[in-house]
Amino acid sequence: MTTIDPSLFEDLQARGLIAQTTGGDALTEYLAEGGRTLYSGFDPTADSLHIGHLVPLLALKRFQQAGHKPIALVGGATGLVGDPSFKAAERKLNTPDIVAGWTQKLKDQVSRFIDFECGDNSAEVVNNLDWVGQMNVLDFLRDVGKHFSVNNMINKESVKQRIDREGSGISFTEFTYMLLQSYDFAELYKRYECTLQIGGSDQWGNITGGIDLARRMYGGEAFGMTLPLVTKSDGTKFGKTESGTVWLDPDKTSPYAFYQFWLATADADVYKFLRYFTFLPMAEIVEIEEADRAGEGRPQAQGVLAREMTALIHGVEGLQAAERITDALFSGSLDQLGETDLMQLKLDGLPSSTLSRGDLGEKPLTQWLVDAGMAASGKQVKDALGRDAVLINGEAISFERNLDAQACFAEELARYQRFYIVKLGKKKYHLFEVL
RNA sequence: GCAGGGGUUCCCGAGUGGCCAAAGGGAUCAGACUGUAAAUCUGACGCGAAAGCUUCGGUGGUUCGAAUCCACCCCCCUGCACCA
Repeated sequence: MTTIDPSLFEDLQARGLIAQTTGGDALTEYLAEGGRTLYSGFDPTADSLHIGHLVPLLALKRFQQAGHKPIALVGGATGLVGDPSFKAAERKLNTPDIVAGWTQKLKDQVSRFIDFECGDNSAEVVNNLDWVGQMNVLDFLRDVGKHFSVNNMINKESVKQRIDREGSGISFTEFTYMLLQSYDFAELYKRYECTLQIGGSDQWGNITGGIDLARRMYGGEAFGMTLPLVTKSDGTKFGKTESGTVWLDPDKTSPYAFYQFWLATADADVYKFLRYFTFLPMAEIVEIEEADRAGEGRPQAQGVLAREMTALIHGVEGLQAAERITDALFSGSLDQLGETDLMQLKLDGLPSSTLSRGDLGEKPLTQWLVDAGMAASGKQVKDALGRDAVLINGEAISFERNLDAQACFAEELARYQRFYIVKLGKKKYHLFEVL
């Protein structure tokens, strides 16, 4: 028997991780009484999860640590349809084979966060295509559709803007999404006695739909709980950087970039993020917060957050790699880097490219940097050049030298005859190896 | 199918024959200030180092000149019709 941690709910509450629940106190008691089975769904809308998915994913882990059995559902079926909840416009459908590929990737990713070998409350990963894919239309309409009232569905807040707003609309396909997700819950209730679904607060409508359906189809009592949508104090979208979404896949977002993302968290958000994302005990987080408030200068919270998150997602090795690069680049000791250090930085995920010395004359510096992905356009590089914001191995490059890339990457400037660390702006680094 | 309204640069959204690479806002990037924060200020923001080149759903026209006018086509929205 696994032991149940009765303080789970309290902890979640203290972390601000509970947006809404059904059942009120009944749910708290229900969870405290014994090991329960819960699930959260992840639709394959890309080939990787991103940090926006972390809150529900880590919540599954929190429940598991407290003794409950988590099920991660990957939406091989729902991903084919598209969730309209709070989306401004209809989405493009992806082909079944693409979605199938993504489903597999997400399954692998999700699996790394929950424990599959811990006895009674071992995790499960399921794919809703396994049951939805078999179903025929008439069964669906008769067994599932009959339990839903269109009148209620169109009144859901999550689809309201699609219904009300001039210039938008919703297809029957997306409108039906809620039925599929509800059916998932009912099915998991039947198969695993899964009685709790968690998800982002945008999922409230879909979750309550599932609770109702489980009751109507099987007479079961089920619960729902939503987690807050992560917002930033400045109103911009969480999880995006200049280079795009922050993915969990290290091939899409390197551990270094991942680490840097968390390190750049605004003061106004950092303590909230420590609560939301890390497994540090609440007491410790409060301590950090108080220490920062009392101390002068730069707070320590961002560093803690970055280390915790990078270790959690990319393991200790990923964290070490990220820290190696960060130390090398930001502690002002570029000169101290040896040849092997430079090569290691490349392996660690510092963005890098290899150029051929003979080709350098072909393009101006701006173009080389754009090609390397350091800037979106030559204009941006030009702007930086004019402000002495482009450094090659520590030396500022003036605008006039732009045309002569040969001279910018002169041999006598090279480290170990071939390495150049180019810095654009305050934070963007790129390692060029010129052979 | 018919009628009406739309499709503008990342997003929102002005522009209805030249002064338009296209207002304004947001986002983003860079600089100053800082702590690899925030706020604020400054600059950039279709592509190009530049000369210049390419854009306003698509194609073809009218015109010295089109995002703006015309024709056809594609797509979206609303209503009506069809389904009855």
